[in-house]
Amino acid sequence: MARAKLVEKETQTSAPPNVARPEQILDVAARQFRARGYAAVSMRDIATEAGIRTPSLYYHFASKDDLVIAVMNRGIVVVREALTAAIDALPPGASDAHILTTAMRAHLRALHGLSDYTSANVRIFGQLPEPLRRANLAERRAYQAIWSGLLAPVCTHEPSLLQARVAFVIGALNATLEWVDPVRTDLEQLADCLSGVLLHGLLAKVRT
Amino acid sequence: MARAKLVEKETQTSAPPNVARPEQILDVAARQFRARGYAAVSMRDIATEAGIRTPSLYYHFASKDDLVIAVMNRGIVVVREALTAAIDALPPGASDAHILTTAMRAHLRALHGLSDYTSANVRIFGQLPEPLRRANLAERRAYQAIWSGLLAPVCTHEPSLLQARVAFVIGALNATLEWVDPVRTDLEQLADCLSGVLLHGLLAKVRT
DNA sequence: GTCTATAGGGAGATAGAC
DNA sequence: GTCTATCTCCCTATAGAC
Repeated sequence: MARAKLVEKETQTSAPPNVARPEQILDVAARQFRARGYAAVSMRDIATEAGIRTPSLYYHFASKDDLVIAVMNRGIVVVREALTAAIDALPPGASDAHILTTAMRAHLRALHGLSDYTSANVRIFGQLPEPLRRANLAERRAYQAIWSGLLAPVCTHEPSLLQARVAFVIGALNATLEWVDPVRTDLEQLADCLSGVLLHGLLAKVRT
Repeated sequence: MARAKLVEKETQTSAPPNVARPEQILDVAARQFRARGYAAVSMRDIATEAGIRTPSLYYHFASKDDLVIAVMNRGIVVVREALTAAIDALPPGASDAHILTTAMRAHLRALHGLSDYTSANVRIFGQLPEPLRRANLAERRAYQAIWSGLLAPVCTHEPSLLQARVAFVIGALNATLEWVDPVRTDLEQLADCLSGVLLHGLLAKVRT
């Protein structure tokens, strides 16, 4: 108790407005990685926008690798939590189609919404050297597992294609990053349109 | 005549096996850009795999920018020519659906086939600094214009969505680069499956 | 056409004062 | 926690011999 209070006081006096400095750095890094790619963004760029000097970054993150891994993993966590929250909020008797549409909309919203973490993840994953990509694979696989559960009911005729279907749907949704202008596009309308096309396509395939 | 012969002789004596050196450099550059991204590939990397020293590259290409622009533009030319050739080979009375399926298959084949130019283009376009991206826009727009012509017949109910549809289809096809294993996947089967899903989705949307 | 040698700049990262 | 100063490395690109 007394010990805890002491620590608290020290923290207050030594760093009043800097409590969330690591968070601020992560935000800046995600924004820049998303906009300009992994290799094109230097630690100096991030530090400058964060209002500090380059070496100060290394007090909070051991290396550029550490920083980019943190951004990448949060990018998947954010979209996974948004998706599960949206699905948990559905009424108990929702149809498979309704569930899938909800999932697609949640994914698109995370991708084009306020947070830059998910979009940064999608944009730069393919640019990362192999070891950094591997550091993000556990999160990615957990997220794909959720989608496998959602798509399995509409893929019963050919279970071996399930993983390909998961990759195709996520890939098609992610591809919107390359062409959708978030300012001039109504996100909800886009989500309905896209999920409609994908869902009809998958269902038609089932019936054929 | 006599002049032409003289030039020919000089070329033969001064560079016997190097007639296609620029082509070889482009091939190497496309392969490496595709595999590792734009910024991660240095001129030294390209020179080494081409079997020459770095400064020799600058005899054939004025700069890294020049080299990457050449790779990018060829990437679109290759897929455009493959697509138009496939469509021109169709019988005169082919249906819209048949034409679209053929186009999607041609695009996927160019993307996953022997040439690395188109896949390099798709992979690194988003990584390029703005001026380099702009240098590829003319080719890209010409290619999208072809797709606009193909998709217009199945988009008559809402012409304002045509450009979005074009971007969506090309984006969905390009996204296969991120997850398809060309060794373990039957490309023709994949093409039929994907084009089926996309086509059914678009057509179902038309009817709704 | 290709080479050796090198200029000039920017990257990631560390040392140590405050 | 943040700073100044600096190390080391590798990048693109050029000069000039062969």
